[in-house]
Amino acid sequence: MSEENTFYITTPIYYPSGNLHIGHAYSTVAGDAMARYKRMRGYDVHYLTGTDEHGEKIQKAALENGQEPKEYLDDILENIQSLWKKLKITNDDFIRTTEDRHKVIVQKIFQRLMDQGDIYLDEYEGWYCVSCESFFTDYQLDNGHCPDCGKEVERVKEESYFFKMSKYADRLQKYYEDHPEFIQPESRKNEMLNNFIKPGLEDLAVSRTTFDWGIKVPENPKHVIYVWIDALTNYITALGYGSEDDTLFKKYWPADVHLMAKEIVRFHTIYWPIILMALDLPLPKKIYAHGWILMKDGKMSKSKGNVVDPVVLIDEYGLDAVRYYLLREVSFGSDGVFTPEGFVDRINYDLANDLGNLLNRTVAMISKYFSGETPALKVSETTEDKQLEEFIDQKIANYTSSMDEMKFSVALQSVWELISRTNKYIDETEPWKLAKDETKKDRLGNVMAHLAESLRVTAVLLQPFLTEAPSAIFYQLGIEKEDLQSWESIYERQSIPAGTKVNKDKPIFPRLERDEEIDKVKNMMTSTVPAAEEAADQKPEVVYDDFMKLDMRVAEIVHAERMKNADKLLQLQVDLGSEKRQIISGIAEYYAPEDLLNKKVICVTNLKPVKLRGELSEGMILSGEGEDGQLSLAMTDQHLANGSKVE
RNA sequence: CGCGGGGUGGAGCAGUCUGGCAGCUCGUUGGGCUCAUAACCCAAAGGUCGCAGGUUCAAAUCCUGCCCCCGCAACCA
Repeated sequence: MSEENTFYITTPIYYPSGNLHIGHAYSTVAGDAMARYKRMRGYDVHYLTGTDEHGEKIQKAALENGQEPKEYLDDILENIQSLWKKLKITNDDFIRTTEDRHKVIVQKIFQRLMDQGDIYLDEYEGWYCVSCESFFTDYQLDNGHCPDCGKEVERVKEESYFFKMSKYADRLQKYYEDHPEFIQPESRKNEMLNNFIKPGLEDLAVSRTTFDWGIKVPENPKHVIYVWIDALTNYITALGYGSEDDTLFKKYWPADVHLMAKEIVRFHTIYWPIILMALDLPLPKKIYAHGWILMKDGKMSKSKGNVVDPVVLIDEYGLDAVRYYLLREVSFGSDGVFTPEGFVDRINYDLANDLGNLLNRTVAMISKYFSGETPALKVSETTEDKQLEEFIDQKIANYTSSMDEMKFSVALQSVWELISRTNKYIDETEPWKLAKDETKKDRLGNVMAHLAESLRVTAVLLQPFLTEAPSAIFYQLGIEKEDLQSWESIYERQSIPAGTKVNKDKPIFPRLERDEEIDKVKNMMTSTVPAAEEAADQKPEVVYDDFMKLDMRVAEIVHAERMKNADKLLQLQVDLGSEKRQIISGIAEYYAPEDLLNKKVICVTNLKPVKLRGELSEGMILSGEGEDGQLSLAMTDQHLANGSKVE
């Protein structure tokens, strides 16, 4: 059982079948902010991240690169590690599922679950289509035929190990009820209950024989342990669970938070707790699912040219800007949209105008009026002082409760309320007027002291989020002693010694030229589809004979209607001159049936017919995709007769 | 009746769990200030909180029904 003041937080282990994007950075930065916050509060923190390195996709990706999986992984791992370094992630450990410390224990766990009867060997029985190399359930079949190609399917058995999920379903549901905080945000809990647990959990296939890049089942090495038991267990193997030295495990388990994006909550709130129950281990205290960083026109996708690479962003605008934006702009738990405008505006308004400028003007005044020596602070000399002091205390309290609930954007909002209140304090006290009256020198000094103090508290509160600005603020304020940068110190108002020398320096966040920078970010987003990627999208050269195998003809659409239960499909009858045919086409989102009547389109007529949603499609209509993702049919002039050959 | 998320001043969002003056950032308009990065501060305009019922002394918030948008799933020959 974990000790009182420990805090164990994890990110998912990422799947390195390609480079990571801003979504991964988001999870990991959020975890980092929490880890830093808890450390600041005096917790003994263990922050874990890592990579999930087995599976068919990795094997294939390596093969395509002409590499061994391990070789391939080492290359990608370097990128990932350097991204975390770049983001100044303070993880205490990094686990790779290909490490011995993990593999050995996973096998042990698997064996134990088998020994105690939770895992059993059985045959997965299903319908198999040889030409599609796919399995189907009864439900998926189309009148006893393959739903993809329409051919006969065979009854095939494949050996697999299964985990008895159903055995633990009741206990799991009870656990949810007894621990209402277990799944955050709560809407996810209902989703899990309604969709998976209440309808009944099916036993989970936990091994595969179709690929071999993975951890072998100890007794039966033709089976590879599938992702569930391999990946999820990283949270305990990284702590040395089941190994000779399990002191970390004893110290930190159960985890305080497993942090992740919303698409993998299911595995963490159903499979993982059940595995733990079977191992007779305590469950993590909280599963926190955050939302996605989306792009203006939906999900990130390279073809849309809306991918934003965190590295490029950091190189251009600095780490603090990126970390701040990620955790401030989006309400943690909901999806958020990345926009170049939002990004640039956040930097300007919050970081440059409010915070950076406050520091700059404060240091400038202390330099000008007191030769750079911060005067002593007298508590509550005037109403303004008292209000500011109280405001600081209040914002510290708001910040604390928000952070404890991982409401990062709300916590940051509290900090900015303090910054804003401090800017207002300058207006209220009008130091430039005090400076003109020598008899008010003392009063002016106290105002300066309050400004410095407010900034000092701000810097402390920002430490979990920003990696450079807090130390820059301390430096400019001349605060060197660590105990003036600590959490405890922010409750004390007279901590900056009189005469502390400020260091006037450049603005910590220079203001950006809005339009110019917005364009720059936009360009970054489109230019991240490099030529190599474009080329990868090109198909290999074909010879003339291959091309001539296609029979393409002009077809007139003589009838069109929407298909039932299919959002994207239109059912078309086309006239090919000599015959009429039915074609099913996925263009319902772009064309209304009535718009297509009597249009002449180009149709591939010798494509093998298939059934789509139960209807036969005998051909394919050519279309192209525009930059906006809109589909356009290739149409011809009316003077080509139906059935004319197209070459 | 496949699953889920959402609809709150011009834009983007918080607030909904636990009912109590409708809030934040940006934009707009007007004013103030000169310590500061053309920054900062104040004020004003602007909302029937998607629609319709219901519960309540009181509803953005709870209940019922409906409309619309967006993901996922199914599906793009």
